[in-house]
Amino acid sequence: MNTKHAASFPSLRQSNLVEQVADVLTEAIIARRLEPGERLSEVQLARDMGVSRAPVREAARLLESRGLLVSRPRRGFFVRELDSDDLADVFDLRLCLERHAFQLLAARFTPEMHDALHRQVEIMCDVAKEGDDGRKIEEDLRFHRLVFEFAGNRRLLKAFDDLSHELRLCMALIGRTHADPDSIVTSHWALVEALASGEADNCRAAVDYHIGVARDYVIQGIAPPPSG
Amino acid sequence: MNTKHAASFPSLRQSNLVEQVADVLTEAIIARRLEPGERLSEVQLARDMGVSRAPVREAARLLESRGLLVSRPRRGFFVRELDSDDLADVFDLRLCLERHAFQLLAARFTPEMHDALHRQVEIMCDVAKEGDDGRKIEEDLRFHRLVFEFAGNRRLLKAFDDLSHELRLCMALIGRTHADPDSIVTSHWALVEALASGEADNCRAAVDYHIGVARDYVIQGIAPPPSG
DNA sequence: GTTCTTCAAACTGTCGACAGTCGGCGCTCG
DNA sequence: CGAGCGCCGACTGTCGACAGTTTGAAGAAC
Repeated sequence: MNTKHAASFPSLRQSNLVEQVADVLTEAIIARRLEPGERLSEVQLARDMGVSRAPVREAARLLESRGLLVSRPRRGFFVRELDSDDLADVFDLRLCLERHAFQLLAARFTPEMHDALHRQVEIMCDVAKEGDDGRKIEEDLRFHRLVFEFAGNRRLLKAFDDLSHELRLCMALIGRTHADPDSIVTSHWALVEALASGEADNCRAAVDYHIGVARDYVIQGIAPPPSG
Repeated sequence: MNTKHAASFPSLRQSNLVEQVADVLTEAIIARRLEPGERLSEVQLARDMGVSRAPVREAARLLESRGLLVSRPRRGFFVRELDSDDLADVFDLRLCLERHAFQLLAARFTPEMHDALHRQVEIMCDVAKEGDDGRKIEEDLRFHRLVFEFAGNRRLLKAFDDLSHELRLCMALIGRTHADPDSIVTSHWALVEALASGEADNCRAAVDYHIGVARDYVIQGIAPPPSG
């Protein structure tokens, strides 16, 4: 992308500039209007967004900690590039975290949690019918985030939140995405059922299958099996 | 090779103020010269360190992402407070990550890795004899970091690095620390032996025991069993 | 004596500016 | 014709300053 993306960034003029800049940058990276490996100029971004360099710098640092940017000293920030090894690593860590979250959650599952996850699956189904890929990814991540919330370990939730930004990048990276409404429902409903069974082994098997499918889907970057 | 001498010249970078400020702040927090919950004034810190507010802000943001500070909008930064629930969460996540790292590593363990871990245990033993608590903690963390390095998943390593800052805080929180040289050696040697066996079950049991002991040690904050 | 109001001090969020540094381009030299 | 050197532009790292906000307390009202 060349440097004339002034039109791409809606003008922003309220407090929380850092967060707004971070959101705009994140969206631009996910939408691939900023190409992987592309160098970001602080002054240019500041000009384009109509703010000074300070909020841009802080937002960039934030995105660096989230793994969306990498910084090289004295050279500035670059859009993170993900190779296939990175994808494998991300999904391997995700598997590690989700196994644990599901194990924790299975031991403290309540009807209220069951209802909440049920509602979320319905939302995902509705969104899938609309066909907005971005929202599909968001609602999918929201389902899994709910699991981590309910699991009860705040530090584990934070680890997932950290990883989720890279996950979002991975999912968006394959361009068009995500399965039909039916497979999304069945895929996630299986997870809820495993939780409801209270059996740790059921949960682990369901999670391994679910994450494995998502990983293969992203890594192959083609086929249209169930969702992630 | 244009990079032939790179290794010969140890980090000559004097410049990076942000990193220096971050190091000073980190050390002060770990050493509890800054009390948990204490508010940090940017201007005051900048004055005390003889720099401007910009590097202080960036360093503070860095430490926030590491979980050593928390920021409240328009109120500034506060030293992170850890309650017993936080400790439990941290060690639960650590258990999750280390289980996975050991499982990965057991499947790719080489004699070179064995030697490296062996050497590290010897270093830890020497340091333990000296009695410097800070260095004991550092070398202990270095052992576990080696395991994550060898495990081969860079994203998993990053997750451990993120967590390690809070771990350091937890360990320093209990003030005096860490067992005698003998128990440190036997405790970590058991981990290496489990890795060498190549049996995933051995590894998991060894890790569960090792991390469990460390967790109980920190949470109780008193007893002098083996190390973490 | 207690509570609400008001006010000043301090602080954060943001900005524009300056200096040192890095990468690229042309020039010189072999 | 290729390689090394030095200059130029652009950019990052850092700084001091300004404005709006929060804090804490002094003072007024009850």
